[in-house]
Amino acid sequence: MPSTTADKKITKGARLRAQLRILLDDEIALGPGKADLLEAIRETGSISAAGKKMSMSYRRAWLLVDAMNRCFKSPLVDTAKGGVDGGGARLSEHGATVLANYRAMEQAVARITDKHFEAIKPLLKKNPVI
Amino acid sequence: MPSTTADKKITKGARLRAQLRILLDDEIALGPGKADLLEAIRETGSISAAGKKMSMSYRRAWLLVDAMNRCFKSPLVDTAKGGVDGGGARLSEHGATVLANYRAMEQAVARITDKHFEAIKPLLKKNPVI
DNA sequence: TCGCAATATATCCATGTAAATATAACGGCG
DNA sequence: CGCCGTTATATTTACATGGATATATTGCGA
Repeated sequence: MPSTTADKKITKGARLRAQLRILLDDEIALGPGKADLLEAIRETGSISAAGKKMSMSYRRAWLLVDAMNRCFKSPLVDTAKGGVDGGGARLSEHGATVLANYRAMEQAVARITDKHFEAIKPLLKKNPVI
Repeated sequence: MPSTTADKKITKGARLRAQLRILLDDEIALGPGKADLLEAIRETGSISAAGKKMSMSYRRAWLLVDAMNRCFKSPLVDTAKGGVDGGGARLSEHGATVLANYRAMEQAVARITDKHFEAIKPLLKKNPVI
């Protein structure tokens, strides 16, 4: 998929990004990308479709799921292979709980940072960056 | 500096990491590493010494300073070349203000996430990870 | 029993990031 | 002037991350 404008992340203006990661030893148990993937799995019903939706390779999507499942007490994603439709993946009850907690924390953080960022934003350059 | 135990970031147990980044267009104006670098510059009086202290290359430290200075209304770091001691770098008044705001925001976020993490931690596996 | 679609897993390879290295330029002072 | 240590900048090299690719496995239904 070629494109004239580099399709990286052409976002403009001043903004704040808060990233929350839950770590277990040296492994990222849950972070922004994994949380989005959990939602995509809930919506699509499979790791491969969720990966496509997020335009990542199946390999990568599977590795993320594997890491999550290994880090938490019980799997966040239940998988099945074979069967009429080849199998699939579902967000487990435990996974839904973890995801909800993570999203709630994100929102609480956003409320705080939004206020603080109002004070910082005027210190940034307005127009020309590069 | 060889080492038997890979000197990556051997931290253990369950914990939460909150990273706050101030973005201007596609550039990171300020983030965790840049904030630490600002403090190291304040303490050491030079980019090169600050880089050493944080065990990063001078090139990398300089690039970070350059990005910060380009993103904010006025430079966070004032530099001087030449002179008796070759020059140096100082945290500007504007830089001190920005850094203080960033640290305050970090602390406010930490207070929030600490509470939320107490609810999430028991959902994680305790002992065996790998 | 075969085919399908998805999980599960290994191997190879491209690419971007940062380190390593090199070199100017600068400006006080002895 | 010539020496320092630092800023400033370009160029090359090493490496880790993830993509591409391939293959085995599973289980239901036609």
